[in-house]
Amino acid sequence: MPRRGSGSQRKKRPSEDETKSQHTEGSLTEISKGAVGKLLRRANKGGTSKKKTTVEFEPVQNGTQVVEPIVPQKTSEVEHCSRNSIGKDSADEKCGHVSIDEGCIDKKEELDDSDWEDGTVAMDDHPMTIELNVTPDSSVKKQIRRASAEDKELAELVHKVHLLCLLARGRLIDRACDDPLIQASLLSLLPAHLLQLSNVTKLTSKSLCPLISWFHENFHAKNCTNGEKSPHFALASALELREGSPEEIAALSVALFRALNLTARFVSILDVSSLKPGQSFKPMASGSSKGIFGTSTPMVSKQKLDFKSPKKSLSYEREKLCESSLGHSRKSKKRTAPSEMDQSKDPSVPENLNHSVTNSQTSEAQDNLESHITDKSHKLKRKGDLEFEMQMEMALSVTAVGCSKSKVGSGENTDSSNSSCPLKRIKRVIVEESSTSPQLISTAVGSMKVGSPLYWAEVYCSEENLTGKWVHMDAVNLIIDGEDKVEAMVAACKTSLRYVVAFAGHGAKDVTRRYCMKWYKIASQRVNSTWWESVLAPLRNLESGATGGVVHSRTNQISATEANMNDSFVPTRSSIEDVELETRALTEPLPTNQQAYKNHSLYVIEKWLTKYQILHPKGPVLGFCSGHPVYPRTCVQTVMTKERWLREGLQVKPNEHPAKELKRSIKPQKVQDFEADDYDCTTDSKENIKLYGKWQLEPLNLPHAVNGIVPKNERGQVDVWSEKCLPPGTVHLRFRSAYSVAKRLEIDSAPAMVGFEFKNGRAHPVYNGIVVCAEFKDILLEAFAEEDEREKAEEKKRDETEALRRWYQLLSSIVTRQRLNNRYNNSLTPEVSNDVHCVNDKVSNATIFGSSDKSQTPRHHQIDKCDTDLDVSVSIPVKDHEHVFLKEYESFDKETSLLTKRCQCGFSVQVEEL
DNA sequence: CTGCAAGACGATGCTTTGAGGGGG
DNA sequence: CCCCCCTCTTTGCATCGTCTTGCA
Repeated sequence: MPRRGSGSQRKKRPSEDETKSQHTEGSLTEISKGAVGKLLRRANKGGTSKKKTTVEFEPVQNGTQVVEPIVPQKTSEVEHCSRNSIGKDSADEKCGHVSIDEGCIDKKEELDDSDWEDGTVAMDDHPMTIELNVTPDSSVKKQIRRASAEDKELAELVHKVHLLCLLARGRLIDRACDDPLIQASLLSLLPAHLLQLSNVTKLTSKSLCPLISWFHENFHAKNCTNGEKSPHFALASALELREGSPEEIAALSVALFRALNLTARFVSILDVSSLKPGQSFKPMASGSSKGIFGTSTPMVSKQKLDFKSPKKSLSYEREKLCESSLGHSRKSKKRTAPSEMDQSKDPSVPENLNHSVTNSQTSEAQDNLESHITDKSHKLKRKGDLEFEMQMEMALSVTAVGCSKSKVGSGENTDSSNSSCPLKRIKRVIVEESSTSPQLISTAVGSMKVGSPLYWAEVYCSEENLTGKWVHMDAVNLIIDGEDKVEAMVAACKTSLRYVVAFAGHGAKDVTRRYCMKWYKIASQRVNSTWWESVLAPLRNLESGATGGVVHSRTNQISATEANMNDSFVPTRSSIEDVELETRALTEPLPTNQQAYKNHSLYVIEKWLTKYQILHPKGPVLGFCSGHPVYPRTCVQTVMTKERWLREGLQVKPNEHPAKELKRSIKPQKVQDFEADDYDCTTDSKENIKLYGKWQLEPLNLPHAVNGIVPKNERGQVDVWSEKCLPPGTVHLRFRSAYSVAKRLEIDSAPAMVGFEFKNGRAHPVYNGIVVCAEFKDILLEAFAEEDEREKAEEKKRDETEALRRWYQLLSSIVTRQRLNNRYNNSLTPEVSNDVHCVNDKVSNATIFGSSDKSQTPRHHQIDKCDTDLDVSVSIPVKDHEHVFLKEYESFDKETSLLTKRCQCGFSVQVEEL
């Protein structure tokens, strides 16, 4: 019986393949395309198995399905993506279901196994007809593909990069808000009575009401940006047109506040891609903002990323926008077509979409879209999928309409999308801007929520809250001091606010706490706080510097009193806010559902404690949740076994009872010989794991080493997890062969176990050196040094002997050869000599002059020489004579360092001393 | 329809202390 | 006979996170 996991493990393969293909792509462009493609696919796949199967499986009503060969697509990157993943997946799916008959669901495991082996069938050139008799339900139950570690890593990387991008964008917008020209223009538009606000010393949020109202009446948020350009231009044109994206409008409000010498920040929700893999990225701004291709999702389209190039003319940019949007809609259609968008089960969607989009440019995309949608109109789908699909469709259509420059169309879209709000409160707020003209598309996106508030301003009101306070000012939605409403509005748009960042003075500060009442809900969706704080640290300084007092280089305009006041707040404004945010963090209301306590940073209920956790002290009770007492998280203590604490250099105090006991449920295999009741007894009494808390501990008090004997554990060793674990009076010596040295000197020692290595399904202790009593340390080190020296000397000697042996061998062969030549082939001698030259041509440390009875001239043989110590008498046999080099015939030339050894027969060997 | 609780299940991480045979 | 080295083999449970299901 195969394990359940085996099937799902197989399912990992496509992602592995994708990754490989990405890694093997050379260029950065390809990699980034791959990453974006992957992200989109991830978004399209969605989180669940059901979705995946329903996405890619194509049931046909009559039970017969023609599987077309997958044709390479025209766009290269699309081809890259779709062939690698979607195409493959779908091929896989098709094959996987080929032979599933009704009622044969049990066989699916086996079929899974054949999935991948047969996966290439659909790639075949020949179309094939496959008889299918499948109920859609049968495909719904399998293929849970969990996110792997790699997926998680990727998602986190994308999340981080996205955060950085959005931070950077926020800073750009903030900088644009400082533009003197824009500020001056805004002031020039302002009615005279509102201008007096700049002289108000005691600012309250109420005093700003008329200003906000005026601004809201005169500046309207619309669905599209004013083309792709730098924030400065965007703001300028929004100012000119008196309308712009919510981002631009919010930024203009900030600029206006700053123009009036108010301390203001541009605040933005950073709507980043999910930190967790497998969750489709649903930008919040799809309603009143810019749709899915808006700037809140800069990763969607790479062309969109060019929006900051200020040099391009507006018309060119418009043109480009069209192209890119259209191109993108094609692309995204192709990428998403086989998956997310295909699963529409609502036939009204394509119709509506078709009606609403009349632009000829988009006809191709629409056709394809329609065909895809109608093809697969019978699948089960979750609500979230449907919504995402609608968002996508609306984004497509909006983009297309934007391209056609048909302002009517885009206006209608804006209004219609704004008109549908689930929350009545929000509806009331927004009802003025939405002209409530339900167009065709509005029914398609009827369930769409209104765009979430993404951008607003914060103004520092010195007269609020005794100490002064940052006040939320949403000019787009005409909400003043509505920080508690933001969360609900965002929640109504199906997204949580994870990062709210305030920008000022080219810096930024995370003010999420001000707007988030249910931190526990977003905590897990935020990036590792250490990383985030390190990113924000420099920006925070800039921000606090700017909002502290010396604001926006207009101090000369500030009246003396105000300047003084500002100055007095310089060091404290930021810290007061910090305290405020911190207070919010520590006074979060108790959640009402139990699960919220699972990883809550402040509160805990006993139910969610882990095996090694305990409440100590058990109180105070802060409240109750479904009958469970709620305790502060600070009461949670970690408990561990004695052995574990030992590693920390701590031991349990005497007479302490275990704070917690766990029943051991594992491996009674060794005691199987015991009788059953015996065995039960042992489990009851001995097998419990006894755990102790920190308060039951004292510093480790190991037995002292006495009389040179190392205290050892029951295994005759010392566990050296750290220096703290060493018995007093002992040292840990790590040098090589320490054990043998100690043994030789008969010094008591114990192997030092430093950890475990898990190998072959078993834990193996890892040893490193020995533990000995401290008094032997020096002796041992000395002995080791001696030993080491001796070993080295021995080694040297070994080498020398070996060298000699080789020398002897070499010389013997030379001489033998020489003799043979002399005897049988006198004429060839020079060549032979040359031969020898060649063979030994490397280093000329030694020269041998061989002169035997028949040879007239001495021959030079250059040979390798490893050693100089040739004072042992080397005997080289020549003919009937064995050379004997006697000491008395040696001569040594100090200048050339040549030692010449001679035999009585006249043969000589010259050796160079090194 | 929504939210909650409980359960199911995959992924992951922690667990953690040979034995026998052959050759020198 | 002793000692050293090599080679077997590749856990399994607890926890976490996520998803499903059922209920209010």
